[in-house]
Amino acid sequence: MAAKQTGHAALAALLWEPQAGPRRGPRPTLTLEAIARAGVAAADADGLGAVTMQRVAEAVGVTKMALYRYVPGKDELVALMLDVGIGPAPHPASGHWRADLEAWSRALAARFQRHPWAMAATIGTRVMGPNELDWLERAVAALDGTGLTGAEAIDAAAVLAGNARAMTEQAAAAGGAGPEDALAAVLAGLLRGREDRFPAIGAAFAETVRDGGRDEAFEFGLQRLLDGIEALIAKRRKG
Amino acid sequence: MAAKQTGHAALAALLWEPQAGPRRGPRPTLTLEAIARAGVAAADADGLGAVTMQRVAEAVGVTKMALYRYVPGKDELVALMLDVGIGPAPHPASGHWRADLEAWSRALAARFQRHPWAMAATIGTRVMGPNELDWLERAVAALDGTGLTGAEAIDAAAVLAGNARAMTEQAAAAGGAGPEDALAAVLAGLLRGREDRFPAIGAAFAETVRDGGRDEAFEFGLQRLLDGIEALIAKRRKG
DNA sequence: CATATACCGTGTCTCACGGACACAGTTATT
DNA sequence: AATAACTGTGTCCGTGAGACACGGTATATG
Repeated sequence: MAAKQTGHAALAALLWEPQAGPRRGPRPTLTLEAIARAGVAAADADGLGAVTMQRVAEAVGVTKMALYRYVPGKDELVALMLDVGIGPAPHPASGHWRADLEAWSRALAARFQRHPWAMAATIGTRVMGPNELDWLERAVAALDGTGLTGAEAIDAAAVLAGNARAMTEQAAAAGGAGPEDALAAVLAGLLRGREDRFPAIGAAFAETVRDGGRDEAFEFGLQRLLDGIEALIAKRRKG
Repeated sequence: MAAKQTGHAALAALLWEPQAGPRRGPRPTLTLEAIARAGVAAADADGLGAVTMQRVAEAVGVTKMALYRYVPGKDELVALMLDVGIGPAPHPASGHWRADLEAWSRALAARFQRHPWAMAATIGTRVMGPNELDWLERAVAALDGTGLTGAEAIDAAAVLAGNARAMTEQAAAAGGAGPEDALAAVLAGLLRGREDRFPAIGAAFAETVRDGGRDEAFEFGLQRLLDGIEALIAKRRKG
């Protein structure tokens, strides 16, 4: 299942074809969206590992094998879930590229935070769905007229998206009053007694804890990236 | 297996405890490192999905169940593989923070490129291993004396690492003359006939293809981030 | 030196999950 | 009315993770 080479085209058709015309047999009782939504609900509740064909099938009220009439396999189901879960991009268009990209990035981070499993699902070679491509379109459009090349605009969008994904993931692990606090405690305990081996981290950690450590890694990366993009735009405009 | 809440402490002990003292029974025939290396080899060859207890056991010459004498479960094995595969960080220390971080980031990206499965393995709540913490230490140390706070230094390291991870992944998917080219073809085919819906991407893509599209997303993100960090350092120094 | 105690590797079993396949029922086409 | 295509279902199999009890082995204790 993990290595299903055949099917990029099939997956693309699944994600992009709206619906085939009138067919002969009995009319389907389900829709792709209903199936995907059931999967999203299961993943939101209990993680991506809890998304099983059986469970999704029960959620929509059919047998496990009935799902295979709609979806070639589980990988494709997850791809569908991703596009449905991430949803369409907001269309702010304030007019200024920086404000637009900032809002775009925060909105994307919020989506990832709402669907933590999406980070695990966006790994590896993938076919982009309509919504995902919509997000990319908005970011590239925001950079229109700034003097960046097309490749640079796409790179910028990819980097900003990567930041939102990676840093939100880290935030999800650090924040929340769940058993994740135990993780931070484990790390702190690990550091204790090893300050000689990791002096810089030890000092930084001590300082952070003193200041009331929260994780602003996403915001930090966002601002640094925007500053860097701004510098590039300025350089391009000068010549 | 995916949801094993118990064991952060056990995993930490596994990753960090060097070796217990002399024990009573027969001496173990294997070492943790040998097991981890076998796993790394399997993952490098056929992907993370091909890493099965059975296969790793065969590679080291024991039965599947013998591995459980060394490792609590597969998740822990993968965590071990990650730390072994990523290896220790280089210690360049050129003296200038920017050069150091640049080399650091490129080295990390190279490691990820060498072990593509590591990107999938670094997802979710994790306990850092010695090598992983070593990488963090080097990055934070490079920012010593720049005027950044400890929290900012840690954030910077996390963001740079996130960029290396996410962008290298994308590069691995786009490059190479494998069936991934088919993916790009699918995307291009998708875009064709939808330029009205995704005008910005269409224009950017056309321009990129004309210029001979390569993926420099990692380098782009790296330079933008370093520029942004440099701007922050300059601001801090001014007051 | 003898014995108990802990530990090592193995074989067998169970369970969960993804997926193949054949079958019966349903509906649009001819 | 007959046919062809499509839908949902039940049954089956392969694979992989992990539980558990067993026999063998090396160290600590008397």
